[in-house]
Amino acid sequence: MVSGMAGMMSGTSDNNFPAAIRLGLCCIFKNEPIRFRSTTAKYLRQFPRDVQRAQLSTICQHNCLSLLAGLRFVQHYGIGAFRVLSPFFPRYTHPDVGYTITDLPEHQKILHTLSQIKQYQDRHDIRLSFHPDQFIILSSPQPQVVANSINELEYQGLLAEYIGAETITMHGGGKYDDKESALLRFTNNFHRLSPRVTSRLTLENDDRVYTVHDLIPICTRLNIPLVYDVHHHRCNPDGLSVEVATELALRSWDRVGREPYFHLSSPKNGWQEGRPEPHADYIDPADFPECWKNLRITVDIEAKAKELAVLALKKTFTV
DNA sequence: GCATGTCAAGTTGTG
DNA sequence: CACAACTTGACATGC
Repeated sequence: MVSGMAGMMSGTSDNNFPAAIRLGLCCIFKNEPIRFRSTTAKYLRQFPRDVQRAQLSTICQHNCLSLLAGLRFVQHYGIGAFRVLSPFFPRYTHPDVGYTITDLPEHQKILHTLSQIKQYQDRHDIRLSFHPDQFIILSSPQPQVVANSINELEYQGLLAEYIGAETITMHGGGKYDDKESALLRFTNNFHRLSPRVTSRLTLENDDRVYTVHDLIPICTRLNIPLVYDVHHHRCNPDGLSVEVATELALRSWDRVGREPYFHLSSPKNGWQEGRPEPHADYIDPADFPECWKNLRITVDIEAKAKELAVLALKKTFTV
């Protein structure tokens, strides 16, 4: 036990950023020399199967070690959450060059590193999440799009289980002229997912189509939480205030007894001119909602300067 | 070495 | 009607 005074004076905790707020870093690092590798199907296709698998094996193990290094970094700097990039195991579900972990020559080493990651995140209470990209859509009228999306979600669910990741956050998808029937398709397809995925799945309001107002009913019906992205809400308003949207999101997490996840970013070109959607390098502290400051929540920071932006925001709240 | 074009995938809105 | 934008970068290729 450290005394209050000693705690305040010591190392990395010497700021008054709201203690209950956990900041999260998304996917990659800017300055820190931690890199994730990837590859393309086109490149892999020129090699025979066994060569492909050797290359993929090297990349997967490299990425596992990078994630472990990344977790040590965030732990050291008091960053409490990390979002894992989607191509962590690149092309895993690709129809031509896809694979399973046991296909990889170094799979025993890889499984070992995955379990080290899980152990580390558990010991240091670092929240891990996945955020499938824009092609992953459960509301599409095209069966093939949905089938591909389910495969990809199952892949992320599997990895999430291996590394102890808690959430897989996705968007509502397209509108297709009728949000209501689109969300009905989402609901039907949700029930095709394994418990490994459904227990982790969350919905996030996006900057073009689905708002908090649109998603709250389906979140309630499916008993899944809503990840509230306040930047998207400001880009794509729905008549709800930030305070009310925050309250609705909190309730959805409370219902499942988990710490809420919110997203924050600042517009690259300001709120006045041009499109506000592109993300800025850093977070303008003025964009941090006042009503979040006394909550026990996780806030993922979506900013191009990555770890520098997270640390700068922490510092803003210092003294 | 460094600049450039390309990379699995869907959808919407802009010009 | 084509194309950029989306969480964006990483990589192979060619100069």
